[in-house]
This record gives sequence, C-alpha cells and structure tokens, in this order.
Amino acid sequence: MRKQRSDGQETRQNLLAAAGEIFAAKGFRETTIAEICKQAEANTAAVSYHFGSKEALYVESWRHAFTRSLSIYPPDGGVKAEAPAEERLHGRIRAIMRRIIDPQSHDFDIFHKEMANPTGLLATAMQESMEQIFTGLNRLVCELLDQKPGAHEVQLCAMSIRAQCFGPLLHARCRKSVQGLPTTGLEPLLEDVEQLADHVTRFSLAGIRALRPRHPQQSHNEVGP
Amino acid sequence: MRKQRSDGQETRQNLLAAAGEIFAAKGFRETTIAEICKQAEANTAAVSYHFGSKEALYVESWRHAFTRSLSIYPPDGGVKAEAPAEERLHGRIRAIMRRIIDPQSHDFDIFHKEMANPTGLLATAMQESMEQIFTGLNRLVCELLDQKPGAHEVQLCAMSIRAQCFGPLLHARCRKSVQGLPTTGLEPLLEDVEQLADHVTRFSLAGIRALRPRHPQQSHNEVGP
DNA sequence: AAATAAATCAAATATACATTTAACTTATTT
DNA sequence: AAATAAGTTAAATGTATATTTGATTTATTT
Repeated sequence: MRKQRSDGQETRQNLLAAAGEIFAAKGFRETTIAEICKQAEANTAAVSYHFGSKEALYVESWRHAFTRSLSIYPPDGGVKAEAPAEERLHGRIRAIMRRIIDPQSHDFDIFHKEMANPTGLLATAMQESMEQIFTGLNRLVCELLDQKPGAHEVQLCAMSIRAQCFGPLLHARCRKSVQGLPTTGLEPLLEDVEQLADHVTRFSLAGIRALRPRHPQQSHNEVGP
Repeated sequence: MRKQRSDGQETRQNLLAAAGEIFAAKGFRETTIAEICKQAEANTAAVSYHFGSKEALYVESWRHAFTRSLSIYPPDGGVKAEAPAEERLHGRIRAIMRRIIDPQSHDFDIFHKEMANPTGLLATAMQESMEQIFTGLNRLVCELLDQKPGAHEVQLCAMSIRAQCFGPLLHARCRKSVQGLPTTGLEPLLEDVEQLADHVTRFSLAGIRALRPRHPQQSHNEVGP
C-alpha cells in the first residue's frame, strides 16, 4: 500500500467547498462543473476523478455542508437539558435561525432548492439529517403541551414553529439573491435574528398554551427581553 | 385590418396552460420548450411565434396562473368585511391554504421555485401580486393588535402567520413530487386543510393576544370546531 | 535513480436544447 | 378565384456543458 499524494485531498476539499457554495447559490441543474472547478482551481476532469459524477459531488457536498453546520450550531442551542422548557425552546429556535442566516452555512440553501426542485438525489440523506433536528423539537413540544408524541396538537404546533423558523429567513435569503426588488420596509427585522427568535418563541409559547388541556395555571415565564 | 385565424388563440391558450403546469412541476431551467409544446400539441416554433422566447412565456404563464387562482380564491376567503376580526383572519388563512393545496393552481409552485432558484424574470410581477394578498392580512393584524401598520409587532405577527400558511403546504407538495421518501406519520394532517387552517388561526390568535398591549380583556371568541 | 501509483490537464466527444429558417396550410378578404 | 396574412411545420443551426480520453506531471517507494 502506497501513500497518497498530499495535494489529492486538498483538491477534493476545495471541490467540496466550492460545490457547496455554488450548489447553494444556483441549485443542482444551473450549476456547471466548469464553474465549481474554476472556483476550486481544479480541472473539470477532477470532479469525475474524485467523485465520479456531478450527482455524486452534489450528495457529498450536502453531507459536508450539513455536518459542518450541525457541529457549529448544535440543535439544542447550547441550552442545558435541565433548563426550563421555555428556555430550551428558545435555544432550539435560535439555533435553527442562526444556522440558516449564517452566510457560511450552505446546507439550508441546498435543502431549500432541493425541496423546491427535487433531484431526488438527496431524499434519504436529508430525511435522516432533518430528523436529527426535529425529533428534539417534537419532544419539547410534547412536554410543553403535556401530551403524547403522536397527538395531533403536538404535530401541528411543531409544524407551526418550524414554519416560523424557516419561512422568514429563507425569504430574506431569497431577496438578497435577486437584485432590483423594491424594498418592503421589513428587511431590518429579518436582519436581527435574535429579535426574530424572541418573537417566534413568545408567539409560539402563547399558541401552545392556548391548546394545552386545562390545568391548574402553571409557570408563565416569558423568555426574551 | 384583417381578422385573425381562430386556431391562433387556441394554441396560445394551450401553450399557457401547459407551460403553467410544467414550469410549476420543474421550474424554469429544467423545463424544455419541447415538453411544453408536446403537451400543448403544438410545434416547438410556436413558443417563439406566440411569445417570443421561453422567458416571455414563463412570465406570461405566471400571470395567467395567478390571475386564475386569485379569481377562484379571493384573499378574504369570502368572509364579509363586517364579520369579527377573528373570523376574517380565519377566512384569509383558509383562502391562502386552499389556493396552495389546489392541484389545479400552479402559481404557488412557480412562486416557490422562483424563490428558491430565482431567474429574476418574475421579480416585479410577483411583488405586485403578493401585495394584493398580504396588505389585507397586514391591516387585519393591525386591527387585532390594536397597533399602527408600521409597528414591529405587526410585521412580526403577519410574518408568523404567512409562514405557517406556506410552510406546511409547500412541504406537503414537495413530498408528493419525490417518490421513495419514508412516511413520517403526519401526512394525514397535511391533507386536511380545514383542520390545518383552524389550527393556524387558533395558534396565531393566541400569539397575537400575547403581544397585545394590555387592555380590558376583550372578545375571546374562538374560531373552529 | 528507476518504477509506480496518484493526480492533473487540454482537448475531444457527445448530448441536450433554444432559437431560426424557409417552406407549407389555412382562413379571410377583395 | 386570386391575393394576402396568420399560423404551423420539419429540419437546420448554434451554443452550452457533462463526461471521456490519453498524455503528462508529481510524489512516494524501492
């Protein structure tokens, strides 16, 4: 067994990085191997050599981006498991939002484009990845609602929260990538993720409480400013 | 001035219909003129002849789809302007959801793909169209919050509501278009739009009330089953 | 230093597709 | 019925781009 040349892994990494960035910006179909290779300072044949095909590079670059992103933004947002449920929710919401807004994170852009325009290539990889983020959120909602995981209310509330995290930020990202759009006056709101996270947390806690089976009124601790 | 041949307008309409359907399913770039023309039973040169280019057909087909959709699902959901604000909110939410879920409506699919993967061609057309739907919702939120249109709370709450309307349904649509995805057990929830609309209304009204400047407690009429 | 495997490269190949062209049909007008 | 304009058509053109090829370079081993 012979050692590999050192520059082999380097081009491979360069390709992964460039691919993540460009696939995120343009989606699978509109991305050309030529562009990726130019940015990675590699020859076009390098993709075929290192990954086999454009498709395989696509999948690998998604995994790469997601792994990176998950390690930087752990799903619990760094909030301790012993903290009150309200704070834990706030942590999770912040984690999702920070991840999406981070211009270095490309996994959500790729994800979004893949949802809108499925190639089918990421189906299983994404399914697994998303679960890592969402099951924790689901459990937390169970706890807040005081219900079993399967309950309709739980599914619906979790859905409401997820949607509020994704929607506005993807919207913001999109606006940036198209120039010449008239501004709507709510751009500053979208810039301030912390404020957005506070809002979604408060809004959602109120929504959850409204659905909770009537109990002796419990902790109404608010989270946020 | 000479009369036009009747079959001209017919192919034109066929092209618009086919284009809406296929652009919605595949997005601009992955759609080929050949496929549209095949479905419209027209020659490939017909696009050039009737619309000038693929780009122009794209824009026209969006307008066509949106106009149709708006006339079938008026933004107020058919709820009278005199009805209580809670019911009017319910109506608007239902209208958005029904429109998205209708398999004959292609405007939201095109919209979504354009957001994810902007061609830039629809920027202005979409801006105008969306406003028709959203300004009404914004005014309503103002009323519910008892605040001025520009207030941060209003923008944030309106955003929360919009996100809850779009997110789950687009999600549902996407799942249908990719086969071989493991089911998650929450598909039935997504099928039942009315239930979903009820949930989002209730959840959001609670969220809004939590943000409302303290007043003598007012009408707490619930909407839904 | 020679041998070898890994990696890179420029150029060639092949395919997919939007658009154009110019001939051909069909309906309407005079 | 001849003339004309609208509309349709098959085939041709040109461009973009994924992938392959075979030669070439580079680092490591013997």
